[in-house]
Amino acid sequence: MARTAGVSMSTVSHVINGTRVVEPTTLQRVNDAIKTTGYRHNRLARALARGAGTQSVGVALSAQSNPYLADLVMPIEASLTDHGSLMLLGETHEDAAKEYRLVNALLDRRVDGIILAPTPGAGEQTLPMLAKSGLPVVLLDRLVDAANFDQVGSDNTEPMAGIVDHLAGHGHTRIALIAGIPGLSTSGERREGYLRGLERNGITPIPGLVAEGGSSAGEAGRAMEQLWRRHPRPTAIIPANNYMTVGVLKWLRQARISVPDDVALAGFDDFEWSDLIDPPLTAVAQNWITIGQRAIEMLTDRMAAPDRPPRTERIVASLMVRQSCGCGSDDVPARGI
Amino acid sequence: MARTAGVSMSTVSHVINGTRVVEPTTLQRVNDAIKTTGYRHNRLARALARGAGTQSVGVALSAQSNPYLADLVMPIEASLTDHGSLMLLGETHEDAAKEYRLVNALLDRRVDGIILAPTPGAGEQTLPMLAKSGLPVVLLDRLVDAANFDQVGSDNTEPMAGIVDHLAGHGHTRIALIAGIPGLSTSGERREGYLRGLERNGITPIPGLVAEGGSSAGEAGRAMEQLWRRHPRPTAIIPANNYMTVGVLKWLRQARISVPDDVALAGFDDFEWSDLIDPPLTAVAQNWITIGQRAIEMLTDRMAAPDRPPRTERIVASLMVRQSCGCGSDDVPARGI
DNA sequence: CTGAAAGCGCTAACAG
DNA sequence: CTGTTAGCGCTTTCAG
Repeated sequence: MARTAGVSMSTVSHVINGTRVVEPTTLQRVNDAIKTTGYRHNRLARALARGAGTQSVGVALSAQSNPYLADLVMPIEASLTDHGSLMLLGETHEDAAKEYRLVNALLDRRVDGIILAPTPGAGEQTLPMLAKSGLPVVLLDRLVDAANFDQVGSDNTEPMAGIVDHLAGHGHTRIALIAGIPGLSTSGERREGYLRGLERNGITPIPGLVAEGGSSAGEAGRAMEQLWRRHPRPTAIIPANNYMTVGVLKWLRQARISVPDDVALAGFDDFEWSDLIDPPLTAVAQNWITIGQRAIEMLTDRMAAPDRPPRTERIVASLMVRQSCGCGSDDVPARGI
Repeated sequence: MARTAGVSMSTVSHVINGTRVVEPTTLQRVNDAIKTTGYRHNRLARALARGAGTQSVGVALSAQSNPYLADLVMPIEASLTDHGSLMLLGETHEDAAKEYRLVNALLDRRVDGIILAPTPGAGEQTLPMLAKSGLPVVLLDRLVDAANFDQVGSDNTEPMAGIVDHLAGHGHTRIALIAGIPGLSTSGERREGYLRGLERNGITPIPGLVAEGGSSAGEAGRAMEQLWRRHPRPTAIIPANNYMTVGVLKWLRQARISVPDDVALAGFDDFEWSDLIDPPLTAVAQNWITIGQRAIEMLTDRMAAPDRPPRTERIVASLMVRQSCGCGSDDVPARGI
């Protein structure tokens, strides 16, 4: 290819990278040769020669626990594309071993950075490995304690307390929680928010009103069934996430229990169809777009300044009040929490 | 690293790849050295040296037109991981130029194959480039005519005709279609299915009952509004996809028009919440999981046999009958079409 | 059973 | 303004 242009490969390299001045006619010849030979630049070889990155970042998360992950992943992809990078997307399946393998694969492929929604067991192997790899990393969604990492996720506690506030405002005192996957920081924080909400509304927590929803809609439905057998019954239900909401709603419907007449419902995770559901769902909307954008901003920040102390950012989530909680109004964000 | 083990890099390479017999003690020393030095294999260098692939495939599609893309993308990711590969995911934004840039970026990174949901303009640059790249490619979802490519997507025509059949069975004759983005093969096929359905039910098509839904829920709502002003009105509506359905439903709701009492509704794209919507949605469910799996199977097939003639596969989609069409029953797949 | 050496496709001094 | 040359980190004959 360099020879069909009658120049050295060095010159070719320079015209491709625009990295030094080339006489117009030479430039022309090179460009022509590129067309005719169908030459295609090999970025791998470049990365190797430059000892530089591959213009790609790894994203590892669990779609399983994040059904509308397009909201989260696509902003990340978009920001990356703007910077000329590509996204290597992998699924952890909420399993520490798979996560470890995945992150290894990412590291071996010399990604420039990693964005990870850690599994419950990430602290064992994955996080330590990541730490000593020295690669820019930002943790997503599920935040972690021993934080020598940059992190960004929703504030979970206060919005959950806000749900309790709202339900208590409707006069409910027997408020049940259907918790998410145990071990996830998000689950813990939401549980904590639930307790905080009860406390500040002067409601004594009843252990029997906290159910483990497991990790699927089916399990959540069964948990709901248990709850409904309690005596006295809960008058309001808080599903801790999307899947729990689906499960609860389906069980309620087949049991012909009416929402919000027989039981009120307000939980985590809003989505486009929320107000078309029967009844329109009151739910906390997480700001996925912002979370995704901040993630890659924090990543590029860290690339620029590798040893600035790590930061943790909480992104505001807001309660979308509709009818499942017992309200009559339409789409009104209650308050930024 | 090779020196801390006291062996040649050649040997190191061989123990890593298990590519020749090594004396146990040497092997031990190498493995130890790997641990202590924190050595990490560079797959880029390997790919370069081997002149082989990078164990990664590129996936290019538009999430925008595919809101529940997790269903499609995650099966692909899963199959890939099983084969030790990783997925480079990029978004075309339904824009031929962006798509072209993206596919170029993928090619430059020496992916082993590409899975593409082509934009309407893909035939201009992207497809030709892909063709002469000689890389294994499978086209997804939107199928293309000049097919020297492997392709896999839903059958769109017959299921759409099936919707018309069903609606006609309820006695409807003024059946409106809110079409999807023009230029996409899926939109065209669905339109065709609509016509076929009318014809075989002895209904004369009325041009005024076919509206362009544009590409967003908002536009679809406005299209619905136009339709509602017609005289006489349509008695049944077919939104050609997810977004159209959201838009139509939202407009109908704010206009206090009842489904299915005032107007029946049945369209394309089912999802997990369909039976929790008010009213439960009758919709055609595409089999995304199968489509995703077949895509990577076809890709690996092609890698094995580069010049087998290309195949096009249509995956069955089935009508999930619920209440928005006027039926009373629960989740019953009507028939595989 | 193991090492030396050439080379994958590119970049980056360093001359000219 | 352009070419020569020495690698980048690995794999792979080819000799020992």
